[in-house]
Amino acid sequence: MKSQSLQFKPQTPDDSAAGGASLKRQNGENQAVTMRDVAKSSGFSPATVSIVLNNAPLARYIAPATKKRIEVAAKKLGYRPNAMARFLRSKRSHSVGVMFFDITDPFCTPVLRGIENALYQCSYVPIFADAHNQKNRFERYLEMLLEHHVEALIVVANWLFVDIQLLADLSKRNITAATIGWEMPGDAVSSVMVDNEAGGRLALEHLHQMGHRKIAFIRGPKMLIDSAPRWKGIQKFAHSAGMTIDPALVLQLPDSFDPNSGFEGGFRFTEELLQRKKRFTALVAFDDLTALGAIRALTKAGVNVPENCSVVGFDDVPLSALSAPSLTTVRQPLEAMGNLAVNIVMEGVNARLEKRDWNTSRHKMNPELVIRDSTRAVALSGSDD
Amino acid sequence: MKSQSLQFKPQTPDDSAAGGASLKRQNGENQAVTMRDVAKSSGFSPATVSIVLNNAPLARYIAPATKKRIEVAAKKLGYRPNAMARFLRSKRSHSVGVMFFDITDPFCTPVLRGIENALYQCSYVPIFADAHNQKNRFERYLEMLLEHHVEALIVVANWLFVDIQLLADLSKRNITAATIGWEMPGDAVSSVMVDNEAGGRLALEHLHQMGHRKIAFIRGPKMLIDSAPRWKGIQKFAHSAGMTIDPALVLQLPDSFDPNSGFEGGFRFTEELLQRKKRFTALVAFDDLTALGAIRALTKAGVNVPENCSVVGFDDVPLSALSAPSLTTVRQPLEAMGNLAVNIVMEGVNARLEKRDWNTSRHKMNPELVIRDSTRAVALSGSDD
DNA sequence: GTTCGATATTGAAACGATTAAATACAGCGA
DNA sequence: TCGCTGTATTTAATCGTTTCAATATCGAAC
Repeated sequence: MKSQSLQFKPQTPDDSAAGGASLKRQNGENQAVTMRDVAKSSGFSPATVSIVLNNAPLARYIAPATKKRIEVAAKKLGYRPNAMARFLRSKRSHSVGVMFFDITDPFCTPVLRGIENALYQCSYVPIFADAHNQKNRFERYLEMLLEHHVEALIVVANWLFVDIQLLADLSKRNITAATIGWEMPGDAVSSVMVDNEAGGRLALEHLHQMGHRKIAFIRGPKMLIDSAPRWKGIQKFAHSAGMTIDPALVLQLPDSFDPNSGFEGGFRFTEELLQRKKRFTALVAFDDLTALGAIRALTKAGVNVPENCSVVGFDDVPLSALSAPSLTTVRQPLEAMGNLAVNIVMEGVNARLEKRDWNTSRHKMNPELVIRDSTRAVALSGSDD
Repeated sequence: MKSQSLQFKPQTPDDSAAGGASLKRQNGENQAVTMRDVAKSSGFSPATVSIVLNNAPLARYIAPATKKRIEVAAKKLGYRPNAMARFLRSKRSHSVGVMFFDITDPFCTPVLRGIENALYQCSYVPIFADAHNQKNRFERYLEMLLEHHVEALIVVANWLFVDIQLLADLSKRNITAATIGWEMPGDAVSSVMVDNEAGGRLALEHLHQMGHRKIAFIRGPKMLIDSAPRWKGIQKFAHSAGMTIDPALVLQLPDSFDPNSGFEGGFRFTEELLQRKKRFTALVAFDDLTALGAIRALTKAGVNVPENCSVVGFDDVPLSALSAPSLTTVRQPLEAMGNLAVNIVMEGVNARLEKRDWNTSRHKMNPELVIRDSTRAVALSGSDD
């Protein structure tokens, strides 16, 4: 009974001239429907189907009726082009490699969102890679991405150690690439960064406006590209405002590969600062995690934030809005940065496609001060030694 | 001069019988090196190269010397197999679709890490998709993933609305799939969940042991699959411990698509609870974000956490450890869940490959209580009315 | 001196699309 | 009638692999 109902299918309107292939399709019941099927079903050749469905240049000459019939057939069969086969011929994989240096860094999530969203608009898929801060993992992933023939590569790296190999490999295969939060030496790779110097200035300017003069600083690790310009912005503003920075109130985080070590570092270094018995009414942390660690240490020592000490972070990672107290911070437009990186590499991809010339570019986006609850005007109550 | 040095390349040890193809390669300088190149260079046929490099069954018969020569040649030329061409023949794309319902939910990052890590072990790449909680986006991505012929699909969904279409599409194309944080009706899709009921029990048990008896609850939205079992676990424990739950101290979050609305909801509903003037010494929140919102509201109202009120969350998202006070919570082994999901679908992929039978499965992982600073034994100071 | 079973290697046909070049047929002016 | 241009469609090569089936060599066994 059952086998009978399998043999005599109720409806086979199109596969009338069914050969072995068609039989197989009946058995398998899960075979993908191919362009050949659409061709057969619509009564045209695969070439015509391809031309119509891709709206290729030659589609100008295809009769409207033909187009309609093919489109209808494709829809009815549920035809989906095979991206691999298409790639093999056309060299377009419709995928982009997206490499993070450590996705557990809260900095990354909004960037990922921005990248994903922009790629989605172009019908590109992101191939996700996370280097876990390990060089060999980075290289292995690079290998895998090249095998998958991504059309472009976006590297999100706040920690560094990308070596020249990356550059060489990419230009050899001429894959357009962009970095976010990090710049390569030379001009082979585009980059998107925040204007760190402006950001440093914003942070200090804010505290200065609030009347703070005795300010502690926890600087970023030397190996982070962001550290130096942020500090420079701070120094420049201090100079222009006639402030002096007390070296006894300045500490610098050690180099480390763990992005979440910022919290731990902020905590420990703030305790260290407190032990020095030098008064300060505000603290500028290298980034938000450091700031949160600092707040933890201050609170533990009985110094309330913001009543007794203001704290400013940097980045505006998502949790900064949720912390208690919520964090005043210098915002990086992370999602927009992801977006921009996609636009950049897409421009490159299209340029190569149309054999246009195209130059890499470096972008510095404007940071923005976000004032929340961790900063307050300095207390007027005299006790300022 | 320059063109001369291009014409007479210093070293061409292998491409001796160079035809037009080889010339093109010299010009292009960026042409991918193909298997044919390796074959030519090593002096064997492409077939042999393929067999050796993939360690295919027939490799048993290949002479060790041959293997070595081919491997050396491949390495020297920097040969990388073309994943697309390979797929076209072998039907193996070495990629897995990873669909999130909203990557900005902090719940997702550790899951993503777990998935990525497990896939990396198998040399599979994840194709990342984020539905932004939108059904049509989900469907469009599904389409794209199918075009790219992912071998499996992992869906991370704490919010629901996956319809039957997913199931149909997948089984039609027989792609093995697994969900994390959500179960499909029927048995077409495997799932990995935390044991929510056990988790609810853990939370209440902890507070009970600390002496709390007047406890407020903020339940999860009805449409979340997690809500009901967590509440059931709470009720069961209350019953077994002889506690009574005061309905006036129970609120339920409204349905919403924004995962970060939990914070807002926790804040508002805690204010609502405080206005009711019913004393409570502890609060169980649906999840960590809700708990953080609750803490914010309590603190704002002058109720210190944990001195005057303990708060327990659920999930143990990364920021729970960093919040002030750090959050006592019921931990979901998120990374392990991602890992497990990969193992499940890989098992399915291999089963189909070897034409073995294979059944979908449902997993409930054990939650774990993480005690931090937001809970404390109930104050003994008499004022417990 | 065939036949056989291993061992070692290769030829050639897929896989499912794209696309340059070819074909077929109008209509039309010379 | 011929050639030309434009429209409409198809043929066939190609992309870079994988893999089935075929070939070749060589002792060993009958």
